[in-house]
Amino acid sequence: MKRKITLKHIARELDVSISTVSKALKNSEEISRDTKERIQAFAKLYNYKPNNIAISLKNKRTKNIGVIIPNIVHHFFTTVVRGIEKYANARGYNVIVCLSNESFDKEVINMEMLANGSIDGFIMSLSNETQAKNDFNHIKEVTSQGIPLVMFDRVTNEVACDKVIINDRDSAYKAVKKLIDSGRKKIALINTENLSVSNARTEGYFQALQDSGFPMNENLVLTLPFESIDEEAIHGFFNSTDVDAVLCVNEIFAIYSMRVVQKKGLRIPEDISFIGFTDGPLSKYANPSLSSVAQHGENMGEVAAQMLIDKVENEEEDEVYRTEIIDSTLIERESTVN
Amino acid sequence: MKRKITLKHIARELDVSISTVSKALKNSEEISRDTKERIQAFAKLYNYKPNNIAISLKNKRTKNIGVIIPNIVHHFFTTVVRGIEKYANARGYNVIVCLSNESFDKEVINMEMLANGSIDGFIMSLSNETQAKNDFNHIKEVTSQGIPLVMFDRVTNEVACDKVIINDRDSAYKAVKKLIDSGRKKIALINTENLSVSNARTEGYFQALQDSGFPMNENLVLTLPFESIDEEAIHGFFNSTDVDAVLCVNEIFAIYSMRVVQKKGLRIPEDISFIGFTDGPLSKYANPSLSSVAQHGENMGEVAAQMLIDKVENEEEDEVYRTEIIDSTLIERESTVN
DNA sequence: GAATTTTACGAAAACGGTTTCGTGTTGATA
DNA sequence: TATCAACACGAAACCGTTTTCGTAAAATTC
Repeated sequence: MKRKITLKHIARELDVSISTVSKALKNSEEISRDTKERIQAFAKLYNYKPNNIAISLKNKRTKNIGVIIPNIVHHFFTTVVRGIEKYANARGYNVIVCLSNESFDKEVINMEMLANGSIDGFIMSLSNETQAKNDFNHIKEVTSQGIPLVMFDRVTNEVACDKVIINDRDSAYKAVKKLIDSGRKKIALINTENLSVSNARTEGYFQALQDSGFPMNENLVLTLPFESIDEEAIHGFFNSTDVDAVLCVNEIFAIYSMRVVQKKGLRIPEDISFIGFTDGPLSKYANPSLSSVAQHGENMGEVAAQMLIDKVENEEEDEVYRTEIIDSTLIERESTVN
Repeated sequence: MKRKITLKHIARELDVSISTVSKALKNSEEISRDTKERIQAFAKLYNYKPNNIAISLKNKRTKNIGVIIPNIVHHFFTTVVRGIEKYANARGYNVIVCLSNESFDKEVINMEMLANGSIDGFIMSLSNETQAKNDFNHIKEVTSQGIPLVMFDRVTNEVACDKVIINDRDSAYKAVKKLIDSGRKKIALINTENLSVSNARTEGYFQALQDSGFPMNENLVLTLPFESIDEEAIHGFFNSTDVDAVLCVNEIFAIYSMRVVQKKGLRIPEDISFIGFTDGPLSKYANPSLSSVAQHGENMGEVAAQMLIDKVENEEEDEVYRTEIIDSTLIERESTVN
């Protein structure tokens, strides 16, 4: 087993000082041609690579960015991670991924763990529990230490930092408008509790109805527990409510609802049409395929990474925070058009 | 902005030496009760947390593990990452995720980047390109430096290290047997090139046919390019080949094929039945739902993480490498039974 | 040939911890 | 009262780099 070689080894071997080796490998003008060549040849031969940890300690820069997401088995979040990774790597950064698993406690633990020198900055999306609890002290703690932070998708106004979101309110508004324009009259919403994005989408839904002179009917809204499927509730809803279009705040609710109404004998989209959020594989491969609001997660990740790294590498800490809004796109498929 | 406090700050403030502070915070017997209490109280007040980087440098242990996967927008790989993360976190490790994006070069770059001190060990699954190229020098380089490595799912015999896999050959064998037992006569296979797992599944497929006295018909096998859908090829295949069951080496091929045959007017499973690999959301929510070989990725991740951390923390480097085989399960759904 | 500049390198501090070893002070023992 | 162990703490080395500064020797200038 060949152990990693260090500057010290090279110095001893070639009978020069450590500083000379360091400078020679950086091609410093201070060192003579001869010596540089000797040292560089030796280093190459033994495949010398500087130790990242030592460099991090010296520079107080790790070239790592911490990413904390609620769930990794989730299409949207993975697309964001991919975007982050892509951009970060191109700028020489590694990505440390931590999962909160929608848990407040784990979010706290992960942040504290990483905040002690492991990373240069954070990119995160809030856990469901954190949003429900409305407690952001762990995050404020981090920002108050001067560690740059970018929040995406699930964000909060309580924390002053850069943010990247889609305009959920507007996206829902446009989706509902689309349904109205295509002649739908009884448009339902299936949403979920305690999630900033779901709330914004709900607002957009109501606003669109109101602007088109539709009555605001609370009975047309089904609120389900967080990302789990309450089959009874869905069956009950469609049995008791007369509906000709449905907007769902995620894919799963939409896919499942489509199956329920299909089993009732309704035709999609003739009798009832569906639009979901998060344009993932389910939407694309569903039968019928599901029209969906694409959130362009990869783009979101790239933008977030860029904002973060720019902050990290920018010495002067201007206390101006930006919120970038990523355009969403309504992808129309068989569930709304034939 | 409150900067991070260090031992030096505490020492200066309390007029003791750095060593005393260090020992006091570790509750060393060497330090008097009084002094310990003073120091601990002060440290708590200012929320002192040791700097991970400094500790890593001193201990030559980072408590990070590097995970390299070909793609993160991929259900199976995310379940594995979740398992790794879960186990690693419980043992105090962070997970650094790097994506090869199925590219040999990026795999090399990522490994070299992490190998210079950033991590204590690797968990990886080979990129498609690496498997096609059959070049594993970057991996051998890492292991020869004594960095522990665990490979999962897409592995190779060329590298001596711990491995975690499912028995792909056997899983395919059992799936085909199941189809035969249910009376299917013309069983097709849709597979892909240059992928260790696909090859193993193909072997299992042929073995099962052979063991049941079925003819080996190459025309029943459709080989598609790597994880992209060649629509023409699929249409052509089902138009020219008479088939009553299909085994696919992934979900996407199966879902797409189901739509093709449905459009031809065939009923699933009455006229033709399907079994896929990788039991992801598509299988569950497809219409009809798809029977699939579950690979239990999360479990795989946990096992891989355990093997790795055990190696990392075990000083004496025994050159014995194990290969753990994770059981797969055939999940039966509407595409095979009614 | 003396003074000055350039060249080429080394010593040492610094990053933030841990740990070994040495030592002054105290109290107990003979 | 001299001896010794226990106690409580500090100095310093070390992990692997980078970087500033100092300085002999060589080269240049006048």
